Amino acid sequence: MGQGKNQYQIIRTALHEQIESGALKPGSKLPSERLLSEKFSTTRITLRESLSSLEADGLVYREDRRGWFVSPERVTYDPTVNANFHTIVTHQGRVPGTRMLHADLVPAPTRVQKLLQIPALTPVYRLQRLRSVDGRNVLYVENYMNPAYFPDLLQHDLSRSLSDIYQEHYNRRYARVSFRLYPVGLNAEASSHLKVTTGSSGLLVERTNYDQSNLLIDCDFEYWRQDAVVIAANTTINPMA
Amino acid sequence: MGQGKNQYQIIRTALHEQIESGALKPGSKLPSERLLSEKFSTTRITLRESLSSLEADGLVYREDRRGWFVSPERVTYDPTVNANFHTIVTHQGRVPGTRMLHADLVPAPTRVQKLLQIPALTPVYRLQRLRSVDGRNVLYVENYMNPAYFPDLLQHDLSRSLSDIYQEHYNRRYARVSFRLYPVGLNAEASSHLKVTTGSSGLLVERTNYDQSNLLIDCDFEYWRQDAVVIAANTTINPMA
DNA sequence: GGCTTAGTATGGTATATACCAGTTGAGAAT
DNA sequence: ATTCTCAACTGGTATATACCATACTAAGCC
Repeated sequence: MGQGKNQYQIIRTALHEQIESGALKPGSKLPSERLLSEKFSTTRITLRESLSSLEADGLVYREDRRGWFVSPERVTYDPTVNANFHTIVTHQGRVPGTRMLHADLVPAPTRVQKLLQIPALTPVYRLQRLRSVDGRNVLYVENYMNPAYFPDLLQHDLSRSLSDIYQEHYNRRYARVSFRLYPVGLNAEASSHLKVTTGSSGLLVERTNYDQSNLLIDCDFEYWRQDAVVIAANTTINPMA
Repeated sequence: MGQGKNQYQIIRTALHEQIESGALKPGSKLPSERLLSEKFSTTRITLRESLSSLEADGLVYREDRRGWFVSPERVTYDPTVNANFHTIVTHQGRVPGTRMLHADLVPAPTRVQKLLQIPALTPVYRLQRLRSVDGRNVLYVENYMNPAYFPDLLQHDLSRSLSDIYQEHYNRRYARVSFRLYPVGLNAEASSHLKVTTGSSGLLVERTNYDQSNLLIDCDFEYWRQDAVVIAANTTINPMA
């Protein structure tokens, strides 16, 4: 079957080798689609097929109307480890960044209502944040907290680590987590923040978190750039529920 | 930004609604690309963009040269639960199937060598299996076992559950697992078995498994149809390593 | 310096068309 | 009834071309 028969696969392989060999360095920009298609004696459409294929494997990524780039190494993310984004990224020798976009109190969206097991239209705190690695936006997060457990949350300095605020002001810490992973096409909100084309593929990690008393305290939706992360975990095997 | 401005997004939305409303039932075949593009007064290329977008969200899937279909509900898969494929799928009211493709002894591929922490070219047992839900192939698995822990493995009836064989003949059971998740374009091997186009997106779950004595006994590579599964887990939060 | 503005380059979207390569089903041959 | 053959149909790949929307740049202005 198909390694090198079709033209777009031949081009794909050629670009792949350029990346592997290090001729194209992580983070560097590829030549323009028009120039590349000319070099490979093909059309932009076919060339874009090759690029999309590489994109699906996370080897290259694009920024809307800016160009194609070679993907940097992935960050490893373990949802079961009690460490914040900053700590995890720093430990991997990378430079993390966080930008608070918005914090408010809103009626719980349907999905949040279900996850937090609260009545319809219950107000919940919502935090929207954008996180980066080495200056590249890789993660858009929406956090929803049950205000019953976090009175006056918005009064605190939300630019700090959430888990620190939980610990200091409410004496709560994450003790158990339940998460689900969906490969998705990124929605308009996430893709605009991550500067990718609407609908380009990403990874949605949906978490519900419990504190030391097994109370369901919050949930979040993490929209990752598909090529920026590898989800990993290391746990004991459990008997079936 | 982009919900309904571009034509391919309008078409996407229209098809999406047809699926949501139940006019197009899970598993049913969509009209041909040519017919659909005519109905929406557009070209096949644009229509295929809409379909690819829906495919990225796992709402539709395609079978190579057979057509496009509405995706059935996803199966939930928890890598931390000690239950075999058959049990998990049955518990969700679905009908599982397994086909043994090949079983042999091969020199460990580089990745396997690394994961199992064995010297280069150590022979390992390899099992290739294809698994289905409700008659649809959703998972291609390659299993690699360290023969030091499973002498004469191939002598046993490998159509049975692996964990049963482990337990019965070797007194070993899974106690701990480490796994990593990669969204990937499916390789030629996996895609031909899953009847998808080479390079179409899938989910690779790479597991390394330890027994009750904490011995690294095997690893496997699970190539899932991207739209067929949702990875979920439920664990305690661990301190950072 | 800092701001505005127009031009250019880039990727994003779209049309029209053609041929290739498996799948399928109907009909012929047995 | 069973098998074989072949034509029709499906999605897969490819060419050629055009225009749109945004990002960037360099020139002009204050």
